[in-house]
Amino acid sequence: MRVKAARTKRKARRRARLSDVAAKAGVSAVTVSRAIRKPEMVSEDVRRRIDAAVRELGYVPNYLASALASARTHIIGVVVPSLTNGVFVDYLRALHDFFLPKGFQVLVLNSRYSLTEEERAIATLIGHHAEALIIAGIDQTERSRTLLEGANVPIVQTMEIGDDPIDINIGLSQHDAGYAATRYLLDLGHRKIAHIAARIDFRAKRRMEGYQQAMADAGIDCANMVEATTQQSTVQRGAEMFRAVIGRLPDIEAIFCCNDDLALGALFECQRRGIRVPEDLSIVGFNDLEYCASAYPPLTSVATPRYEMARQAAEIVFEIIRGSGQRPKQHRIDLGFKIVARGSTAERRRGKTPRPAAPAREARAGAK
Amino acid sequence: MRVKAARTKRKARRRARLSDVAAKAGVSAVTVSRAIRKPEMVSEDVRRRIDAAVRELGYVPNYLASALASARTHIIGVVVPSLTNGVFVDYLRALHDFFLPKGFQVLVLNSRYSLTEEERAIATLIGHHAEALIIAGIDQTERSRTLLEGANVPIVQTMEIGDDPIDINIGLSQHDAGYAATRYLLDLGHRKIAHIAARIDFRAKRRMEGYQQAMADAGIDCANMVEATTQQSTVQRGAEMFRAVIGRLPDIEAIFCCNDDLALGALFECQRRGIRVPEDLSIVGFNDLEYCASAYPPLTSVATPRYEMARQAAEIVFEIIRGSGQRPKQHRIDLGFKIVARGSTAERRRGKTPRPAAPAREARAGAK
DNA sequence: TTATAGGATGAAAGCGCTGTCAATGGCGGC
DNA sequence: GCCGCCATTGACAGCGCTTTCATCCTATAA
Repeated sequence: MRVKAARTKRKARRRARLSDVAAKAGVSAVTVSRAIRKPEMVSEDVRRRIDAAVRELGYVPNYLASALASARTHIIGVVVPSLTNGVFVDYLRALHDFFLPKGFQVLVLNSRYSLTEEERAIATLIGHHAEALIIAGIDQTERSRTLLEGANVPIVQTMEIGDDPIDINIGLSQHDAGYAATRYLLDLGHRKIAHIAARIDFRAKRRMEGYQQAMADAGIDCANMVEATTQQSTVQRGAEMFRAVIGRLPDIEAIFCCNDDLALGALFECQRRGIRVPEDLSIVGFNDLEYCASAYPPLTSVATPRYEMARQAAEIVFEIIRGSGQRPKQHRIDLGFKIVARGSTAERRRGKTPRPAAPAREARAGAK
Repeated sequence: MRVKAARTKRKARRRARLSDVAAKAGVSAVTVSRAIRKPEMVSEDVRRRIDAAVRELGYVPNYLASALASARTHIIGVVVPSLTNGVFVDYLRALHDFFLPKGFQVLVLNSRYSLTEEERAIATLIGHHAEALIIAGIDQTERSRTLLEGANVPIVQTMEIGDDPIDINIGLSQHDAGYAATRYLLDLGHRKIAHIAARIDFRAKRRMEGYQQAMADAGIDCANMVEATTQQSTVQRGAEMFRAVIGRLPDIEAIFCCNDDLALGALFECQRRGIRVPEDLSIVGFNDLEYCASAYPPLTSVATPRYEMARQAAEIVFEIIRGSGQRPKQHRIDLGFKIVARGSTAERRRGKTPRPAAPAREARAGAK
């Protein structure tokens, strides 16, 4: 009996709303609304009474009603293919750093590398009336594009630059980055350069194409030097794939990994097998995640401007939303990349003695 | 001129709404609403016409209006302190895996290990009328607790179990896990066991207290064996902190790291300095992230049931929301933890020859 | 044929808030 | 002493959808 009564009571306890606060403070609902949003428009005395009532009732504004009435959601919609991937950590951090202090919520949806889920995520965000959409990648389905074009809010495609942006596009050429990483190994004198790639998405694929192009340009047939899988990319998988490669091609001199996790797995596997890095084998990762610099030996990788990319996207979007600026003239921004040479790569041993790693070098792709 | 016209047009193009679709399909708005939500209630013919109109107009339902009118948001609010931390990857995956197929959106907010930001996140989620809140940790501010209690939706606190849950609590004893990890090293014969901890939050602190307790119980004074910082936890920091420890205490025999990233950093630093793991030093991490098994040597760690924890939280919450079940009798579920012994730990060397690693062992804390 | 059930559709009333405009009252200036 | 201005406050409509209840129509039974 008591339980039932308690539950009934619980159920009955309706959430306080604006009019409840107004009644308690002895003012009208509009005044409460103003006191909350623009306190300076309300007299000292009334404000105090309203504050007290709010606290007493535990009032939390109904965001839905507010957004519906004002046609402002203060939501920035973000779609990323993964939360696991260290890449998006910096990316999301930049967005949060920028938007939260400005009173915007960043609504992040994970498409898990699936175009269907991406479509769903986009529809969800549009349904929530996000004031801008920031999306990783340039490869959306037709339906996604249609939705985005009809959304009537600024859209930014990031991570990669393409020829046919929906609205604004800011990123880098994944193909060129893959090419440059491979070229870097070729320049060190290596010829037998393997490539491993997991979670083959569009970007990874284009990095791989860059690799293939570089190899072809160097006159090397790399057909059987590539190991790829659509499975999730993990350190463990890096080790596995490296085992597969080394089993097939015991004499490879270098390996370009599609991302740092794979590179780390490959490095561990080398340690396990007594393969010396970089003396016996050079390893290059991709993204330059935090741990690359700390590994032993430190991993050479391709640094991508993840934070900066998201920050610029945020800035552009914010200007448009604020309505102050016109849409930027430049709808396509190439932020380039940088090869960070570290101890995991070295020149090909020609004599007996290992050579030190090559000095740091940069490759920066300019905007078109 | 053309530009201006285009912009005006763009601005003027209002988003299609229910009544637009209705007009185009020659039915009433209610019918369209039904056709979208419960297609079986609408005749074949009408449904087809509506579908066509929806597609033609690129109609996306206004989620805000829908949620306001129906008092159902289909949002599950989630607060985690970090997206960087590998721990929450599995945790969030479990929540997505469970809720997305059921038509719920998982709204994740990051409190960045700040109680103030957590408060804000909670208020935001309540304002969005999330139908349930799942929060990492049991250490909320007074205001947060008040807000949560007033929200009138199921609340789950996770990751750690405490004595005074707000509603439902599902996790493990961080203190006991820290104790067990240390005890494990003690049982291997080690006495000089250091502890490093970064990003000292409540849970890390309680793991540390477990360590201190275990050391005290073993009659060892560990006052100067602890290295802690509130800075972010990274692999790099693990290396740094390990340097600090080894500089101060060159003769330590083992180290218990507050998480796997630090352990990995410590491992790399050992490799760099030629300290053999586990012959010269045993290393224990915490969480058993994916890469632990692949490292060289593989890292001993404390496995925490992150996925399972979130899954159970989701299940309980879902039952309550659906209204089918009563609230569960058991509001406090202890899922325990497991020590996963791997190659990075070994018995203390008593003679000259290193001994192999200890066999795997488990410690499972039962629910109270 | 008429009564009746049930499926399909529509009309009206909000959900809780904000934008807009009107009303009120106190104050200084002429 | 009267006017007009500004600072406060309130009334009302409506954001786009769903819920509820009423209506209409067809098919079936009596």
